[in-house]
Amino acid sequence: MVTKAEAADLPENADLRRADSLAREIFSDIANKWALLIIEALGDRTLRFSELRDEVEGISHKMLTQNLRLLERNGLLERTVHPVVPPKVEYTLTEPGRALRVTIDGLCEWTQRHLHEIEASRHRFDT
Amino acid sequence: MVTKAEAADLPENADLRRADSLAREIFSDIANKWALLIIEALGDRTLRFSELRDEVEGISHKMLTQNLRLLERNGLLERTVHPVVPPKVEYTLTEPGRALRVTIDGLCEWTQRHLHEIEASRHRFDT
DNA sequence: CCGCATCCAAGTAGATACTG
DNA sequence: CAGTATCTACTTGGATGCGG
Repeated sequence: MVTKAEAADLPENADLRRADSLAREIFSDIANKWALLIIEALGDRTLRFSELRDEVEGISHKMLTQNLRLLERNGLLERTVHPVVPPKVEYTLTEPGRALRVTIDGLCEWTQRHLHEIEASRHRFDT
Repeated sequence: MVTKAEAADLPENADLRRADSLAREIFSDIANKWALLIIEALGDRTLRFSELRDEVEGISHKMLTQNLRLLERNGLLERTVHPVVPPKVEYTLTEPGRALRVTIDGLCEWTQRHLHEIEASRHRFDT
């Protein structure tokens, strides 16, 4: 991830810049509350749409669909449609998805560890 | 981080639910593109406002200010105002901020590692 | 140089209703 | 049950200008 603009705009840098913009795009896709919570909720399990909606507290039908599509498009999860009535669609993390999950676990752990510290800081700031 | 609603709504769970909603709030603050990019850009360094704006490519004046305040409020970075003219304001990560940075590094690494795989998956999906 | 306020355009998310 | 579409309210973010 390149955060600083490169000085020269030589043709040789074209692929570098392309990779960077792609990285940015991916980053934007996954660095969002719902996507992360869905990945966490899924974990190692295989869940149906409605199960996922129950697991991810507060997510709307629409947001769930939208983010599931996004994650599927990026190859983080697999969508399996069972041709039965009523319809049954299951979601499970792919290998890249599970790898990502490990780093998200770290994020959650960090949050838990610093919960009180952050709360205190907020209180200080707000006065 | 609790992703599933607890069944019973007993008074004993009140503090648990409070901690959970706090975690959610913190999660929302941090799981956003600009906040993460700012933390990454800052790294171990101490940067001025204008330096940060140059480092985080594409961020607007407003977004930078907004996210810096947010991060400061949560105690992830420290803001130092030097009383000179013209004003000089420096930002540096605090201990919690540096700890968070480590996990974000993991996220960036993951992105780099799966760049091509994701690109391929996107292409498959879009057809 | 840094920050705040304002305005406005664009994107986002909820509610609802309808289909296979 | 899962997904799509539409409508609307709200939030977001960029641009700009002013002030310390």
